[in-house]
Amino acid sequence: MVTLKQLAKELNVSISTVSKALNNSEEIGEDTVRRVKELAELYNYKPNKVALSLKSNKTKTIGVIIPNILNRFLAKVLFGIEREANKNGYNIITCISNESLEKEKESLQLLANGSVDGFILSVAAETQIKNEIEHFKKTISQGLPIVMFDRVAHDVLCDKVIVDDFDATYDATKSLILEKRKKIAFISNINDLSVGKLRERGYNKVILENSHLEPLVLKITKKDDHQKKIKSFFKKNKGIDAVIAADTSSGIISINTAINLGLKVPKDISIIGFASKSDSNHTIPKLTTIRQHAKEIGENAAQLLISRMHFATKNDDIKTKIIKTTLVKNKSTL
Amino acid sequence: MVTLKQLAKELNVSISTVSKALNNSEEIGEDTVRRVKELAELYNYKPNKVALSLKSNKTKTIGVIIPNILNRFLAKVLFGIEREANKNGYNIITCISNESLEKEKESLQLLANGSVDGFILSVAAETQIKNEIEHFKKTISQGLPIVMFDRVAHDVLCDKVIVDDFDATYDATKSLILEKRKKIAFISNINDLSVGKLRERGYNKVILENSHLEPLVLKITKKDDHQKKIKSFFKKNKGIDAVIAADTSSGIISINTAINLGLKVPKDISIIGFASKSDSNHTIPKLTTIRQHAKEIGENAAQLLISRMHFATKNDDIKTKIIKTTLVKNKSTL
DNA sequence: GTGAAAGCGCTAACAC
DNA sequence: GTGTTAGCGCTTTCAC
Repeated sequence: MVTLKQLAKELNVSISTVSKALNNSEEIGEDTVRRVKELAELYNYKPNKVALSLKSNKTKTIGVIIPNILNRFLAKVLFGIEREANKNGYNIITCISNESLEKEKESLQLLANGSVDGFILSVAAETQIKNEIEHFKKTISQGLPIVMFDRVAHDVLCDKVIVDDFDATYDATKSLILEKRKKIAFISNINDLSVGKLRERGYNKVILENSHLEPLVLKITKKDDHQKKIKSFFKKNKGIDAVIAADTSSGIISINTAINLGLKVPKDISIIGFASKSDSNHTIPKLTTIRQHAKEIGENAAQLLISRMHFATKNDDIKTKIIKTTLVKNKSTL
Repeated sequence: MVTLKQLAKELNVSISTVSKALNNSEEIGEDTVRRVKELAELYNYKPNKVALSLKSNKTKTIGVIIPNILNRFLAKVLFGIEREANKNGYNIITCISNESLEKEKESLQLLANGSVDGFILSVAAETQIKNEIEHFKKTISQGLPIVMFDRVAHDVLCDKVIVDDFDATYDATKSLILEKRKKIAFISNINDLSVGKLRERGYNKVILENSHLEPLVLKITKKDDHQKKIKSFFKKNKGIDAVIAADTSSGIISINTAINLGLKVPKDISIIGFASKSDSNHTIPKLTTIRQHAKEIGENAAQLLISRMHFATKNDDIKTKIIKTTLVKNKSTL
C-alpha cells in the first residue's frame, strides 16, 4: 500500500501538505492540490484504515454475533445488517456463536479490544437456557453498545429489535378458528428459546379463550428425528385439523407429513408456519407463513446501533423496536 | 479501554516496562511483573487491536465476500471459514455481494485499504456472466492474496477450493442408469454459474455415452415461477423416470411436484439433488443428495489463505484443492 | 501556502 | 532491571 510518506517524498513536499491536499483543505495551493491528487490517483492511494482508526478511536466496524448461520431467518437478518451497515460506511465482523454460551462470551471479549465500535447480536440458545447475562452487561459497561434482536435478554439494558411473536401466533391461531378448525396443534422445535416460548403462549391464549378447544402441543428437541416425531404425533392424535408451527422445519415437515398420511391440504388440515418466502416455495401446496421481515429487523438493528454510537446517548432512553409480522396466506390454509 | 499509559502511570513505571512485563519479557523483575499483571487483570486490560495492527502491519482479519447468504451451501462454507479462521486467531469481515459485480468490486476495494490481510470469496453471478476478472488481479497485485471457492475465475492466478462438480454429476447420473432409468432429466436453476455448467456437462457426458438416452434439460431463471416451470416440464415430458437437480430448490420442488402429480417416489421416479442434510430432511421421502461438504470447503479455503499469508509464497505454486462430494442415498432413489 | 511536531497505543532496539 | 526513543500512517495544531 502507498502511504502519504511515499507520495510526499516523490512530490518533494511534506506529509502534512499531502494530507491536507487530499482532504481538500483551503490552506493548500490549487496547483499543489492537483499534483498531489494526480499522483494519489496514479498510485491508487487509499488512506490506511488502521491508522485512521487509531487516530479517531473509531473502527467503523460492527461486531455481529449470530447463533446459527444456517438458520434462514438469522441469515436474512445478517443480510439486512450488512446492507444497512455498508450504507453507513460500516463493515461487519461476523462471529458465529453456534448456540454456545462460551463462544458467545469469547467473541464478545475478543472483539472488545478495539476491533469494533459496537455489537449486534441474537442470544445463543445455551445462554438463554442458563439465563446468563453478565457478559453482556460487562461489554456495555466497557462502553461498547449492544443491540439485541429476536432472541433478547430482557434484563439487559440495551436497544432491542424484536418480533411480535405473541401477537403473531395469537392472530394466526385465531385465523384457524375462523376456518372452523376444531383440533389445532402447536408444533415447535425451538422451545428453549425466548421466542419459542412467546409463540407457545400466543397459541395457548387462543386455546384458553375458546372453551371448546384443547391444547395440543408437540415439543421437539434437536436430537429427535424431526420427521418421525411429527408423524407419530399425527398418528397418535387423530383428527388434527390445523397446525401452528413455531419454526420453519416444523411447518414444512408438517405439511409433507400430512400429505404423506393421505390428508388433503388445506381441505382436511390447515398449516401455518413461521417461514420465509423461499421456504414457503418448497412445499406443495405453498405454506401459509408468518413472515418476520428479517431483513427489516437487521436494518433496524443496524440503524439503532449506529445512531447510538454516533450520539452516545444516555442509558435512559433504551429503545425496543417491534417489527410486526405479516400473515401471508398461501395454499396450506383455506 | 485501559491503555498501557494508564497502567504505567498508576504503577509509577514506564510504558515499556508495563509492555514488557505483560509480554513476559525476561528483562523485567519478578516482582514488577506480578504487580503489573495484577493491575492489568483488575482493569481487564486488553492490548488495543488497532495499535497492534498498525505496528505489525497485519490485521489478523480475513475479508470474506459471499454472493448470497441465503444460499445454504454458501452459508455453510462461511461457517467453516469462520471456525477455521477463529481457530487460527483470525476474525472475518463479511461482505455480501448479492451476486452483483459492482458490490463485489466495491467490497474488494474498500477492504483493500488495510482492513484485511487477504480475501476468501466466491464469484458473483454477474461477474461470471460478464467474465470480469480485472478487479481480482488488481487486488492480488496489491499484495493481498485471494482464495476462491466453488465459483472460481479460472483465469485468475490464486488458490482455489472447488467441488468435483463434473464427476459428481456424472457419477450420480450413472447411478440412475444402474436403476434402469430410461428418461433422465437435468433441472437447473443455476445455469449462469460455472458450477452449474460443469454439472450439466457431467450429466451430458452420461447421456452421450449411452446411446439409448436422450438429453432432457430444464433451465430455470430467477424470474421464473420455479414450481410452475417444473410442473409444466413434467407434464410436457411424460414418462420422466429420473431427475438430476443441479441446485437444492430444484431437487426439493421436483420431488414435491412428482408426488403432487401422483407419482410414487422412488418407484416411478428417482430424484437426486445437490443439497445439504437439513434440506434433504425437508421432503418425504428424504432426498438422495450430492453432499458438497461445505464446511470442509470453508475450512480448506481458510487454511490455504492463512498459510499463504504466513509464508507469502511465490505465485508459482498456486494450489487448487478439490473437495470430493459424497452421494448420500436416501429414499428418493431405489 | 507549506512544514514541523505531537499524538493515537503499541513494540522493540537501544541506552543507562 | 528499567527507561527513552523511534516509528507504524494518519490528522491537526501551530509555526513560519
